[in-house]
This record gives sequence, structure tokens and C-alpha cells, in this order.
Amino acid sequence: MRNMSDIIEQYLKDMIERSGNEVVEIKRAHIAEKFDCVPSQLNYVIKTRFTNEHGYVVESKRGGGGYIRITKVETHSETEYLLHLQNLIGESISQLNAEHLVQSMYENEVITYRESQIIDAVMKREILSLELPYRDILRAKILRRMITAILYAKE
Amino acid sequence: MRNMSDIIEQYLKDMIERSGNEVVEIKRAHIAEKFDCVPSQLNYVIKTRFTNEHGYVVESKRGGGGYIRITKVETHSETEYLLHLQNLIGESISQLNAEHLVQSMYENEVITYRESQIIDAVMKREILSLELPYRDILRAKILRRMITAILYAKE
DNA sequence: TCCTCCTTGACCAACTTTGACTAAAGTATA
DNA sequence: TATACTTTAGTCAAAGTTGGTCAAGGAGGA
Repeated sequence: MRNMSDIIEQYLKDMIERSGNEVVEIKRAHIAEKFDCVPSQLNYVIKTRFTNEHGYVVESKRGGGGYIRITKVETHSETEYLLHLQNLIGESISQLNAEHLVQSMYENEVITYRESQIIDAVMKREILSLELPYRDILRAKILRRMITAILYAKE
Repeated sequence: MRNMSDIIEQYLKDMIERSGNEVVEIKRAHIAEKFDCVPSQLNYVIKTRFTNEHGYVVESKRGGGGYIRITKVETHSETEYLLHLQNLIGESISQLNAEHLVQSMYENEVITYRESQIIDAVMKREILSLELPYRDILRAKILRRMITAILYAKE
């Protein structure tokens, strides 16, 4: 018995998968009606579950014929995908965004579950134990370096 | 008549067993009501009887649709070894010693090559970028936490 | 008695739902 | 065109729903 946001998240991900893992285009009000919730709940779902760090790109348009389009980031080229993530990290990253990003790597089968657990462990603010903003900067440095290790780990 | 905590402990363990010795997901308030106790008693039971050392992993989520999930993990043969290493690390460790230790885990087939590369990446002094002795302390904290992740990674 | 473990509740933190208000884009009309 | 109206989506903060922490006090045994 999950909550509405989880259900909508799953519904959208199913749609994306059925579309051949590419893209889904919805009408906000239509989905809201289908699940009997307020339209802005869709914005909440998107903001918390379909961010860049999660590996999605969201576009939208208002007015007549408006839409929300969610595109899953291409991961055909693993190298390109990882470089993209490193770019996303930049000089600083929050724990939450880092975790989203790690989850994305796992879901895209770029890392194993165990690897995701190992990486997540280091992302915790209580482990990095520095004051902001230095903590987020250190986290970014570590995460970028770990991704580099993944990129070049050839046995 | 035993105490409430023991009863709840048994109840949860029975649930886990009935699930095929795997996992149980509960709502804190619901169990509290069932046993007519305050919700925080569940936290006490979990903290004293379902720890990692006991062989359980506990996850939870707050807010609507919140839950507490308890998963039983089988203790590997290398558990002793990893606990020993954590002991060895202590409060502080140099880059060199850390690398030796990671190498040892790899040679003992407790981690994969890729995992060793990922862990090594974070051990570098230029990544941790703090002054001594804080750098060695941070490294120890990170390494110990990563080993914990390996110890209790489900799946 | 003393010590350890258990129970309880006040306070806190995280996550979700809701709706009023806002902004943008399309459409009709003067 | 310019303007007004309609149709969408976006933002934000308040309220609601869970679980977490901590410390004080209680119960029971050595």
C-alpha cells in the first residue's frame, strides 16, 4: 500500500519502458485526473524522481496543446554516459543528488548493487564530516574520481 | 510473561521466517497499536535486536507511505576477516597502509578488481585533500564505512 | 542497593499532499 | 496586429503523515 507519488512514478516508468526506453509525453491534468490527485502532484513526482541525477531530461510546454515530456538519458555508450555524469557533478554535489546519481548508475547497470552500496557509503554527510560548503566539494571530488576508476577499470 | 520488547522481537522474527527468511516491511504506528505501546518502542526493539551485528539490515522511509523494512542477511565466511580489518584500521590510516589493505581484500577474493579500483580511488591523498592528521582520520572513517557496506550489502 | 534493560513521551526530521497564485502559450476578435 | 480570453503547466508554502532521537523514569534481578 504505497503512496500516490510512488504509484505515479511507477506508471510513468512503465510508460517509458513500453515506449522502448526512450520517451514519454503526458498531459499533466490528464494524469492528475486519472489518479485523482491535484495537477501539481505531477510536478512533485517529477522533481523528486525524474531529475537529471536520476538520468532523465524533462521538457514541457504550457498553453493549448501543452505537455510534459520525460526523456531517459541515452546509456548506449557507457563511457559517454559516465562522462556525462561527471559533468553533472561539477565542483560540488549534495548528498541527495549524489544518491540519485548512484541509483541511476545502478538502474542503468553500469555498476553492481554492491558497488552502489560502497559508493553510497562514502557519500554520507556524517562520513565526510566537513562543514559546508567544503563537504559538498569533497563529495564531488570523490564521486568524480570513483567514476573515473570505473571508466578505466580494465582487468 | 516476557516483556514487550521480547514479544515484538519474536513477532517480527516470525514474520521474517514466514516470508521465507528474507524480509519484513511494517508500519511503525501500526505495530505499536497492535501491541499497545508507543511507536518509539519499535525503534528500541530494532536498535537492540536487529542490528547489523545481529545479521539484519534495516531501512526506513518517513512521510506518507512510510515504512520500516527489516532484511535478514546471511553472514558470509569472510565476515570475521572484514571485522578484523576494520579493527586494524582504527582511527587513522595512511594511504600506503590503506592500499595494502585493499590489495589484501582483493587477493583474498573478498572484493572484485573493480571494487578495489573504486576504493583505492578514494584513498588518494590528493582526493581527500585535507591536512594531516585529519586526512588520515578521514581516510580511516571512509574505509571502515566502505567495509561495513560490503559486510552488509544484501542481494 | 545497584545495575541493566525496558518503557514512555516530548520534540524533531523527512516525505507527501493540497491548493492558491503565477506564468506561459495558443486562440479568437476587434 | 493588438488585445482579451482560454488553456495549460510551474511555484511555493501550509498542512498532513510518517518514522527517529533522546533522556527521564520504571522494573527486575544480582
